[in-house]
Amino acid sequence: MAEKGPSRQRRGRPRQAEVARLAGVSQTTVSLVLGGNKQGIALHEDTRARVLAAARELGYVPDPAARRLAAARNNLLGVFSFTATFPTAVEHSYYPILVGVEQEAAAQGYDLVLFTGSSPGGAQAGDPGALNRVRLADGCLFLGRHVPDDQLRKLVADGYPAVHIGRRDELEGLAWVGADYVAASAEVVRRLSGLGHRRIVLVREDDDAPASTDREHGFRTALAEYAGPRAADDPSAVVRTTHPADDITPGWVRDRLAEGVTAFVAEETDSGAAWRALHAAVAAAGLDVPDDLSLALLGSPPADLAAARPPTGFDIPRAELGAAAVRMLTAQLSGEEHTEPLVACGFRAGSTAGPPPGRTG
Amino acid sequence: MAEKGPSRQRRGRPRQAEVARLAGVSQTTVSLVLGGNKQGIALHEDTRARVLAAARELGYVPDPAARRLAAARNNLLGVFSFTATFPTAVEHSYYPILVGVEQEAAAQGYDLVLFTGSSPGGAQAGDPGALNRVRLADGCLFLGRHVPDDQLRKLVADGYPAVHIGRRDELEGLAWVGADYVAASAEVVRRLSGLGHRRIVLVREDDDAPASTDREHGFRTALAEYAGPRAADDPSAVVRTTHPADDITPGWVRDRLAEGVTAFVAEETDSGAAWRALHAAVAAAGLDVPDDLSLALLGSPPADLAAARPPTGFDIPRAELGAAAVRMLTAQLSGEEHTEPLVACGFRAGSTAGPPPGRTG
DNA sequence: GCCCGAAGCTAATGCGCATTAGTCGAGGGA
DNA sequence: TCCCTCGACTAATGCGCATTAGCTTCGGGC
Repeated sequence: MAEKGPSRQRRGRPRQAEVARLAGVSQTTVSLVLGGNKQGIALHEDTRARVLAAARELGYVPDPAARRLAAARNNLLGVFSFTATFPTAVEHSYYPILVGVEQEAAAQGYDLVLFTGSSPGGAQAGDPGALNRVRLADGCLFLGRHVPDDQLRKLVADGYPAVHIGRRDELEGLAWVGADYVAASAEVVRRLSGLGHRRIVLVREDDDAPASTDREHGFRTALAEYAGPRAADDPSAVVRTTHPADDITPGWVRDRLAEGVTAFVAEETDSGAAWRALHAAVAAAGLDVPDDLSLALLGSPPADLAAARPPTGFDIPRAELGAAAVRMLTAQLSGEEHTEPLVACGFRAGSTAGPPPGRTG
Repeated sequence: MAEKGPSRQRRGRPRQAEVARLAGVSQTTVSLVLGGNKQGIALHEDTRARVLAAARELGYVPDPAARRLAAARNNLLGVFSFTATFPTAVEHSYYPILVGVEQEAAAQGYDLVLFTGSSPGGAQAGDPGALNRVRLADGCLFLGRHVPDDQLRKLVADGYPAVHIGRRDELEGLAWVGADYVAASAEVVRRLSGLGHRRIVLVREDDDAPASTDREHGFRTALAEYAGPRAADDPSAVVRTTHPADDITPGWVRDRLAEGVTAFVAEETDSGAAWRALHAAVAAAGLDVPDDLSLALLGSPPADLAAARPPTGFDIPRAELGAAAVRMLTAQLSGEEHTEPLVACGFRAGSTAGPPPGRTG
């Protein structure tokens, strides 16, 4: 049998024991010197110097595996996104979040482990143990709305440090960070109202994700402020559209204008369907924005429309969201519990909103 | 003294010992069962099943640090980029490469650890030991030209499996994979030449990175094929520009045209500066592409110009590059050494090149 | 002269796992 | 009956490091 088995790496990398031998001290002393002697044990300066010299001479570098084993934590944070592969496109909305995650993790001295639905171990989407692999890390961030509840619940129940990116109230005990869509959406409506708009319609997708309901909530809240509680309950103030949004036609837009609507607000979704449809319908109807009507987008435009005129609306601080998630996770790791879960979105003036045309009563 | 053992246990993360207790066997047996029992020790099928069940119930996942310490491998591949892997500036993104890495790693049963080198304000920016963290993984991929040589050299000297993405000849013994810029650039020139162009200028950055010199090499090689070796040495065939490329002005372009140049080739760089400048100068000069002159890009256009007409040139198969890097790394891990380091780039016809205008010879 | 405490070390232990030597009982052959 | 093998496990050990509980000296204080 080859005595060293699979380790082809081992070739002469010195251990503390060898440094110790060269310096004429014990391994403990080497560890003490190189580890900064945080426990304040008395060490003679000469000894320190000898150890340092020996370490340098041998080119000693600590083995991170051993270090982490002894420290009982491996300084790894997991990032789990339940998409088939890791979000491929740079334009994908997860990407900017990862930017923030990476920066904050680096700043805190953690490395990242990436998990996806397609991670190894045969852990495909259906596998009831797919989420367990994240336990390899000290804690994990979860992205996306389709993370399986039961598995996540078990992790949380076991006391595994986890943070979900995106509001996730229904899962008891799961920490999360999310953008403050309620406040941001309300703010957009207030601005429109400030410009003189009195009838505003929200175009949202037919999906009851928190991101959608929060926006509607904020929308209706602000509506109530200037038009009273009745307006907030008005069913016609909100339109649910399907994907693709075939129902948003030029005719539909014109009908709404005829009813006195002067502004449309769309929610941002992964596909950008609502905004895209609204945009197309308005253009096809030959209407001018913002002269004939105002538009606002509750979020950022899809990448392919980014070059067009910037929509009035708000920006989701995705990088900041990622950073906040990391902070919350590391707070959990060090015992502290609660950090602020909501991240504010900045209002974006844009140029798709203006005063309503004339007095159309 | 605060009990630390139990407090850690409570924080999730079951050990083999706990699985053993639940299954009513020894830790050794658990290790045997979960490790695939490569030593062929007799194990009763019932025992095996009980252990597996217990492990699943507890959500056991092996600790990579311990695994690596004991067995010298843990099925983790590192990815180290000395700039952020997810950069804020999207135009110079390693992301597509990472996608290929991710997929191939998953296919081979490895998890990925992202070692973030320096980050703005990062804890360990400039730390001379920053690279040692990668030793936690079985092997590591390196991205970017700014990986500190000395540290990398030490890793390689220790026999640590490493693969650099991007040509890296000067560091003896370091394996690498890279795009075949030489062949791809030559091909582009051949196409232009086939269209009738006889005088072509390469606009490159003033940076002697392999990616730049390879392109120039390919460019000159192809030049020699149709215009003889003298042309290949012609200093005026290649222009080095600075960043920003202030020297590429409309006037400069017109002067070149007056000299008989009919096509310009730009190299792709992180910033896309050369291409951007060329584009802008041609537009400002009121020249039409490809009627008045042809343009080609040795690579892909920056993201913000992606929506414009596709440039004639070649595509760097970034995902494939990542996959190839993983293959080379795992080959190293299993003892085989050499895999093909060069990945071919596909020619992209685009629409910025056409026949030269008239006979201006 | 004896005890005490500080200075300056080192032996021993354990982190979680893989691996190597056993151990133990149930047959089987002689 | 005794020994030996074989099947099915377990005790013990070590990976490289950090940490903790000891050891020695040596110099005062009384």
